[in-house]
Amino acid sequence: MTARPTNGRETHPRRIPEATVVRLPLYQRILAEMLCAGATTVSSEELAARARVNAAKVRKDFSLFGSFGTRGTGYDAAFLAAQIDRALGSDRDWPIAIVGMGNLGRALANSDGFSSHGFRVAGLYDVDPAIVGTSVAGMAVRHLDELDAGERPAIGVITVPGGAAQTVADVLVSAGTASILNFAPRVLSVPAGILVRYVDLSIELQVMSFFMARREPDLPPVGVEPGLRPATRLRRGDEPTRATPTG
Amino acid sequence: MTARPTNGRETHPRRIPEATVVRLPLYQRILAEMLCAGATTVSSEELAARARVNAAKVRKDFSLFGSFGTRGTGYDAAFLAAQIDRALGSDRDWPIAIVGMGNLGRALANSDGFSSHGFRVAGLYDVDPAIVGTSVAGMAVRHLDELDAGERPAIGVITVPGGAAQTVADVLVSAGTASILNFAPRVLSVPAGILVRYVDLSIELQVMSFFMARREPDLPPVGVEPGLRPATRLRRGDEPTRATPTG
DNA sequence: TCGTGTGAACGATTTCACAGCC
DNA sequence: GGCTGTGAAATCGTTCACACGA
Repeated sequence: MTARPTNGRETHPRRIPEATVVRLPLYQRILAEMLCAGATTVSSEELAARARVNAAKVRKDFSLFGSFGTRGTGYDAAFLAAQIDRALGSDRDWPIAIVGMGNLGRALANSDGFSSHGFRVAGLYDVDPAIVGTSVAGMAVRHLDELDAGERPAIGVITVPGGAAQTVADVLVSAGTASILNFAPRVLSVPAGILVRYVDLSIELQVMSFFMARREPDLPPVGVEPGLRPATRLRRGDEPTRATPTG
Repeated sequence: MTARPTNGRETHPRRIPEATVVRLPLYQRILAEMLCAGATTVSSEELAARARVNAAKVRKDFSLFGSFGTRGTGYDAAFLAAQIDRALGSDRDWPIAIVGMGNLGRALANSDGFSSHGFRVAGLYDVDPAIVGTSVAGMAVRHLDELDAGERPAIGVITVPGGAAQTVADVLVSAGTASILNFAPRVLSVPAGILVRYVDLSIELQVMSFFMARREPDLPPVGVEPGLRPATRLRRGDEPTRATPTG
């Protein structure tokens, strides 16, 4: 950057690429582990090694938020972690509504990831009379109709069958939900301004079978034929591929 | 392309960008729905509208595999679907091992996505004596130690706590697994040639809170303050963002 | 000397725009 | 006339390489 009061304490209003945003939680997790282990400073090189990314990428990512580091030394681990936390909004409260109390919905309701970093499961919904009224993760499952007037969840999580996903999305949007995390195998239509992310397990598997099918151009259909697996390329094992929500 | 026997029936050996691969299962799903609804041909325009992508992107994606379409008409839906199926390896058998029979592992074992497109849950594993021997999705859970000599799963799915993920990955690799789908919040080290994809639910949520935190630059911490939600930008609701496995 | 911050090169992906075929 | 297939342009993201500060 050119002229900028680079006091290293300001969050900058600059536009942050989504690719960077997706890496921030990863850096944050690694920093937390290193802090636990007693680290006080950390270099882009070390963070890069642990995250399996390029060190220049780490530096560029952080530089988007200002100058946090000290040349010749590295980054103050605690300060850096705090900055990332703030950028990610981990210091706020983010109520979550989960719609669809099938196996996946119940698993998520009990998940750690949904009750840390400011996230809080605020409501569980379904439409099946056999499920509504039961208790999941210590919370009563309510009928989706009650979502209308109820809280205004920051994030709506959709774990219903594909055929019901759009209807659920509409309900969530009416209820004022700002972001939707969709596990159903459906592309959703939502008004501009609503953020939707997709996690589609089936797509993840199919992406993997695509690459596997290409490796062994044909045959050895399955589990026969031992022998050493040739270390083919196509993706080196060390570059963590962020799987986009299989959507 | 230039000189190429474009008979439209050959899968081409060309290199396919990962971005394209991730879209193929989506196209395939949409085509299947359209075929069910009686469609016989489909234009890139229509497919693009349903997938919420650019029509030129659809055409370019398909052109990587050859010339499937007919100018002035579009694509033969059934033929196109079959080509995609073949590219994705859906005509083969892909045995899957799921390691970690917690809530998420059990949910996945019961999931549709794991028993279609050639995928087949071939083994369920855990190390907890209270879980080993129980039955999940009609299949006995075995101890992870048995994975060693057992089948050679094409895909290993890791649904254990973060601290155990690397050990499980090592076991999967020794057992000859070619690809790993990791739900644990850990970056994995695997030999070159092993494909790893990450699904990290916590990262998905944090990406969403990042964008939400930026929208309302400060304050309204949470659920108070009704009023119409301003249709801010940051992501138009119509561009489906593939959420990379939250990893 | 070491490691950050960053312009500039590079690479990947998307989009445009249109020629060519049905 | 409509729609595919595809060069070329635009955009986005990554990596290099090195000047600068501690």
